[in-house]
Amino acid sequence: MSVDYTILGVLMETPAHGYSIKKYMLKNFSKDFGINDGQLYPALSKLEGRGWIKKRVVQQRRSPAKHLYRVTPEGEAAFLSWLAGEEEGEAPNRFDFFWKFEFLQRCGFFRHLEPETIRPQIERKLTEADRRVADLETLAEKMAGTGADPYRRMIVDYGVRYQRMRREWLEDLLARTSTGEREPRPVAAGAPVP
Amino acid sequence: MSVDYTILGVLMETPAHGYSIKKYMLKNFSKDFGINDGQLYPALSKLEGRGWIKKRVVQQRRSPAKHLYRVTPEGEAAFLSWLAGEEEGEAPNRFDFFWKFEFLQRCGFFRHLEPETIRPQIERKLTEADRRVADLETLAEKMAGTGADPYRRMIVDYGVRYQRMRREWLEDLLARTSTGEREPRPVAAGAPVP
DNA sequence: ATGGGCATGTAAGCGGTTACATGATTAT
DNA sequence: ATAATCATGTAACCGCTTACATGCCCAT
Repeated sequence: MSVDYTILGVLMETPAHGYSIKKYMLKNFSKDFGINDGQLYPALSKLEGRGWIKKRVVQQRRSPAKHLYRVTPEGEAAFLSWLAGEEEGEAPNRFDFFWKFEFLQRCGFFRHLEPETIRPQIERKLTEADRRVADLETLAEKMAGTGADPYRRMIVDYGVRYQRMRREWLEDLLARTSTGEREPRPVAAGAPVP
Repeated sequence: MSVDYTILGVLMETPAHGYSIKKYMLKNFSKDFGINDGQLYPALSKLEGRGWIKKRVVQQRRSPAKHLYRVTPEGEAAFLSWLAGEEEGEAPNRFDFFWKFEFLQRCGFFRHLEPETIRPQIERKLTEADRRVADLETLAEKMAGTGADPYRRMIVDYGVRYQRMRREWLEDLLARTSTGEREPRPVAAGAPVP
């Protein structure tokens, strides 16, 4: 759903074809924000089927023909309605962090493990978080330099805060695990649940 | 995948049947951490098919028969291997926040909108974040009182930090939007992308 | 009588990823 | 020679959600 609208949003700025939308995402939202081929082309067909975009095939001498899409008035209306948040359904009840960060699910059973087994795992995640913070900070600086759209800079800022938050949490978890009690792990094989 | 292992983890503590696993999740990880019926029962079949758990049907007088599962030695080995992070593949390149928080995708096109249209949206999200912070803080207090597993308390702590981080980001975004420039929105309908 | 709890499952669909399939041009 | 860029798409699969389907027991 939101991928569809993101594509529409790109097309709102200028007519484009699949491949150029992909490049646009990489350039304007940075690497790793790319769209999948397996999602991009079907999404374009779907949007066309709804009458939100229209195609024009442009033959080229030295490369395959490209399918240039532009947004129709209905498409523009749909896009603006989405953008204004009018499509928003009720927020789902399920928390959106637990099932989306596998490490948390593992963490729920860490009492089965010795601190020596847990610590290297946390350290690996910490390294990863560090790398992501650094990547996003670099990007944020670059965007500040080129005078990029402030809202898009805020997206990257969100990413920086997100990764920093994770980093700090992992450090706390590590601290607690290192200094943690060293009791024999109580893996209960109790009676069946009634 | 991780839902499967979470189920395995619950069964590691005590043999159980589908319905009781569901209740266990609600009680021990709190409401909204529940598992879907449409996911739970197929997952149990799958785990059984792999030989990681074994079923025993228990007839009852006053309620439907329940299928009591317990973990096999192979299942235990698989669980511990997952828990120790040995199954972990390479982290995906795509950032895990942008495509998972629809509001960010909309934010990327906010320059199409007037501040008056943006602000109420942000305020709605703020209210939601407030509610979630409050919910999770309540849960954290309750868990502190009942002496719950410290690792599980850390999961809730992660949630609190996550929602607080969002809250702060939304406040910054709101501040920037309120004091933002009020130029006529530049919605370019430029030349086609080459 | 109505609704909630106990207990099992299936079917359809959605959003997303990975891999496959093709093929010319251009830069190293 | 080889790899990268340009350019289009399809097929299979995975994880997850929603809705459907059944039926007995118990409390209000």
